[in-house]
Amino acid sequence: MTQDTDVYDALRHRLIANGFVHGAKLKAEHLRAEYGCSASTVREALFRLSTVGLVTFQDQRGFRVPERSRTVLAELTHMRVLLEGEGTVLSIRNGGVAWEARLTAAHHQLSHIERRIHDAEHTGSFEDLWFNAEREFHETLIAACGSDTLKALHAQVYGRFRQQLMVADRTFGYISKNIEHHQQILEAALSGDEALTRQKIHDHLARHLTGETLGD
Amino acid sequence: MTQDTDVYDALRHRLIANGFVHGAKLKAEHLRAEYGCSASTVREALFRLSTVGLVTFQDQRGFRVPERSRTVLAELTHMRVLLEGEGTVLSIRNGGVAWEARLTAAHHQLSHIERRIHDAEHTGSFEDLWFNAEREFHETLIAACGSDTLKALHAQVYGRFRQQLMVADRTFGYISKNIEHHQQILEAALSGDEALTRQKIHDHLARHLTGETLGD
DNA sequence: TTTGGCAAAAATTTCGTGATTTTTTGCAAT
DNA sequence: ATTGCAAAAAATCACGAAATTTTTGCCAAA
Repeated sequence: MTQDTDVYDALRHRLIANGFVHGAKLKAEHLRAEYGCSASTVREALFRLSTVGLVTFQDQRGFRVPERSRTVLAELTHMRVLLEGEGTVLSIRNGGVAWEARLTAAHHQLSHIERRIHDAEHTGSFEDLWFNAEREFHETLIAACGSDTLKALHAQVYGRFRQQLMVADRTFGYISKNIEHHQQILEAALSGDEALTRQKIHDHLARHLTGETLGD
Repeated sequence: MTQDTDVYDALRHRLIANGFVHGAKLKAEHLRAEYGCSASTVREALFRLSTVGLVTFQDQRGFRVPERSRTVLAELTHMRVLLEGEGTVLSIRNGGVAWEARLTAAHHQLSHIERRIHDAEHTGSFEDLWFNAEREFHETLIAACGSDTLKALHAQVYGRFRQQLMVADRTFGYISKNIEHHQQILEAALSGDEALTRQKIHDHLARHLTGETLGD
């Protein structure tokens, strides 16, 4: 693996995990130290990240972490509903028992973590765990859709969605709702009811379609 | 505008317009002459193009023009149907008369060119004209959807779709069908029938969903 | 106090280079 | 003729330096 790809992945992960202040300037010269490489290498990685919307680029003005915007979040949510709905329906048709098993496993893992967060006082230590489990569950939904293109597109949208999401969303309040939602999506998918599954995915994400949750 | 962005756009346009042999190696050192810049600049542009799927990248092995694949074409078509369908329906709801006028204009221009191609013997000289008019029409369909995210995603998919498309597709045989299809999409959209519009967009692209047209 | 211009400082962009890796070429042995 | 291997050629990669552009700081004029 080249140095460049390493930096790309590291930066991508950090951007998605909200490891930067929104709107902050991303100076290659400054980041080089953190990733142990030259400024050019960082610059190249940032350039690539800009093509998928994870950083903004302005000519002669360098790179920035995108600002939060309820509009953008709503648009990304809309795309998630569309892509995840379509992908899941295809998975239902093509996935077979193997997919159902995998989905059940992913849900089991996720709900376990979500329950622990729900009960715990300090949610901080579970963040990374929950982050990965939630991503895994939603990726598994579309895993058997049979289209790498759809999966890649979804990954792109999902990454930006996460980046736009506010921190409060992962901490408390919504967790009980989330547990219920994920449960219903799982049940709908296993029942094979395509319309219901689409509906449940929509319901799960619906509150982001309005932008009312922007406050941290 | 920076040099780098120029090269990016120039390469992007050429890739989408099938200006390279599929599978050909893209050597930065060789391309630098054509675009009057250094190899590093070309490399940077190629790297960015690889993140949107317009060129493939292999570690330590450089860049290539993606091979044609009926599978990929079918997947991209599927995404076009999904995104264009959704975007057009939103345009119908939000676009108003201004959008209808714009769409009518785009269609008028496109059908004019398509009729000329249909009658002409040498289609070559119209290729660029048709290329732009067709893109304009399909972009206009979703222009009033109100979501920049959807439009950007569609542009990405549309570009790769074009790249995957075979040359024969633009020359003859399908032109008469195309004229009819575009007409029906226009009429459905103007009538405000959302389901019918989705159907007509699907029908227009349906033959690419199977991959049977792969032969040049 | 505000405005405008100018110069210094900082940041960004481009390019060539050397080290590393892959690919091709040439040749001998089977 | 074919295979294997080593040497040569070519390409890729990360880097830092030079050139260009933007931003900042300062001072004079209104």
